[in-house]
Amino acid sequence: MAVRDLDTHRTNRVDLGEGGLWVTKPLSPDIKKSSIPVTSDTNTQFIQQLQDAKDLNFVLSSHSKLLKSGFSNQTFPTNHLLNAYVRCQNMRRAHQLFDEMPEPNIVSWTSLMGGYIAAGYPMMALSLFAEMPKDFIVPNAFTLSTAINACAFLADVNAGKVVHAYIEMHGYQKNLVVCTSLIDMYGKSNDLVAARRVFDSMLERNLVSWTSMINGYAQNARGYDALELFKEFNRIQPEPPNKFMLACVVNACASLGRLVYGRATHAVIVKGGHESNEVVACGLADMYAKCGCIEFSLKAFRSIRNPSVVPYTSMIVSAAKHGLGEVSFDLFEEMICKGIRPNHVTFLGILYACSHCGLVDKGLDLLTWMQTRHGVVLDLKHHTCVVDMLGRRGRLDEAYRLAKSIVIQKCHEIEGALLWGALLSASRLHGRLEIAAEASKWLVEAGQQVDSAYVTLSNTCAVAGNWDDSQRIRSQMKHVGVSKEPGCSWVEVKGSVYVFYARDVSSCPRSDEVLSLLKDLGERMKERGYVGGSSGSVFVDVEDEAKEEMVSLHSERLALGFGLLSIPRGETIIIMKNLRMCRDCHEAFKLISSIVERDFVVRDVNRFHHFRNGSCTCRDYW
DNA sequence: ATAGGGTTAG
Repeated sequence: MAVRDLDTHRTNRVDLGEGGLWVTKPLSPDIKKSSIPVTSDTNTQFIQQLQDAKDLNFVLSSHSKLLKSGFSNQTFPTNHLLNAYVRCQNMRRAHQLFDEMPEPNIVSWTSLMGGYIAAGYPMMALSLFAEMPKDFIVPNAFTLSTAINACAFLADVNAGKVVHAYIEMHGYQKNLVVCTSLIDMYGKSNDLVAARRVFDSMLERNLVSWTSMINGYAQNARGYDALELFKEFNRIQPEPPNKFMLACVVNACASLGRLVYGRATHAVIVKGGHESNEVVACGLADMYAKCGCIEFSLKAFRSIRNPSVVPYTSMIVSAAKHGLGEVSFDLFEEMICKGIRPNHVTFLGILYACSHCGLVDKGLDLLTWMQTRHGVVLDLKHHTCVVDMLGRRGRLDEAYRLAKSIVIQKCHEIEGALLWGALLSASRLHGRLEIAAEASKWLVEAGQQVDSAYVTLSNTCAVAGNWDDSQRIRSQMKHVGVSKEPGCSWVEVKGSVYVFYARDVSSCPRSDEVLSLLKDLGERMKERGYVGGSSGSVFVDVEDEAKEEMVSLHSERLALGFGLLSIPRGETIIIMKNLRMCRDCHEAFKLISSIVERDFVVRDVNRFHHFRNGSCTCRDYW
């Protein structure tokens, strides 16, 4: 599955504004006549002024000056004007100017490509690149790294390989920047072998190339490789890491859920004086939250002077994950008061908060409000959140109706699988077999999450007491050759990671204690008013269960994102995913830590790279 | 004159 979010790059945007890109309109009427004539003496001055111009009005008046000066057919000054339009992100005018140039050169082409990427239209950059040979324009290193950058935004490894081949053929494979773009592109296309091959082939490297490679690992859920490379960087390179690199390293720690590494990185950040950087601090807040330390997370967030929409959104989600819905809503209100405009991710975050705090109606109100007041166009991901929100609370019919009403295109099946997957888990949670069957059918047909679709359907049958079907589905899995990775959970105690498998009896020597604690926690939850759901645990006692996903049928806990508690007989263990840190879990942690320290062997944690948003938990008092 | 790296959901 693609780790990266492509939507943020607006790859599918076709609306180019102002009547469309290809509709050329005469620009002259908009350009004010200037009384100051431009002579060849003032040409240099003209260029100097344009070099850092970001104001469109200034650029427009410069344009009219250029027209009057009679130099408008010259490539050099016109390229400066073109760049100024690009800097203003006015691609319509930039492209118009480009079209009017008698002799655009490689710089004109490259600038225009770069502008399109910055404006969110990487496809346009690639079409320009493809058109260049027709005009007998030969790409240079600047053009090639720009083209690779467009492929990176699209995560289009095939296009990237074509450009890569050109690079090799024309001897640009020694160029530092070109290589760095290649590493970035392969990393974002999830081809780490190719990325590493480029990295290893480089004769010289700088901070940017190291960062690109480290980030390649971090973005592909290979946190340990990222940290390993960071260590190597520190060993080999004399210069200290900068904020870019450290932001990537913190991200790697977050994805591993390994507090010890996160804290060590935090120390490096403080030492280097990068703590005040917003992106770094936001990464730290995210890391602490994912490592289970919401207090530190909030502290890191509060250290940001004027948080932008990204840290606010991040913190809203983190608080919600820890069950602090009120904090999420307070943060949301706070950002609105400060005049910070929520974006589409913020709305996902706030829906996520409603979903995980059981506030369905509030979530639905917000949904209407965001459409009417903020003009947000709902996309697949928002709908997935809503399906999840309704489903968790048992409003399965509404969730189902919504899911059915959404048309999922072939190219969005990965995202679509999240929607149907959410519906499937909700069906299992509430024992809605017929919906579970349809959802898993969708997933199997789309070829998405097939293994868990089977297992979840089988478990739904078990919840409904339909043991025969449950078994039948398992046999079917064997028959069609589908198997699932063993479900596991892990916890970090004093810097070591302990891994627990579902139904791995040998790994829980004190299961009686654990089970009685779980039962006790369940009781206390009920006392707090969490109703519904069977509080008993149900298992499918088949041989392969050890390889199955964790089954947890403490449904209310699941429903509230409270943390999975898992399976007895095989007598398990504790899952601390999304646990509410602030309440009873303290006690659970203590027990677990005493058990693991005395009786457990550290497992091979490297196997668990692929758990991207590790929810392993740890506190300092351990 | 034009090129490369970082944070947020599921």
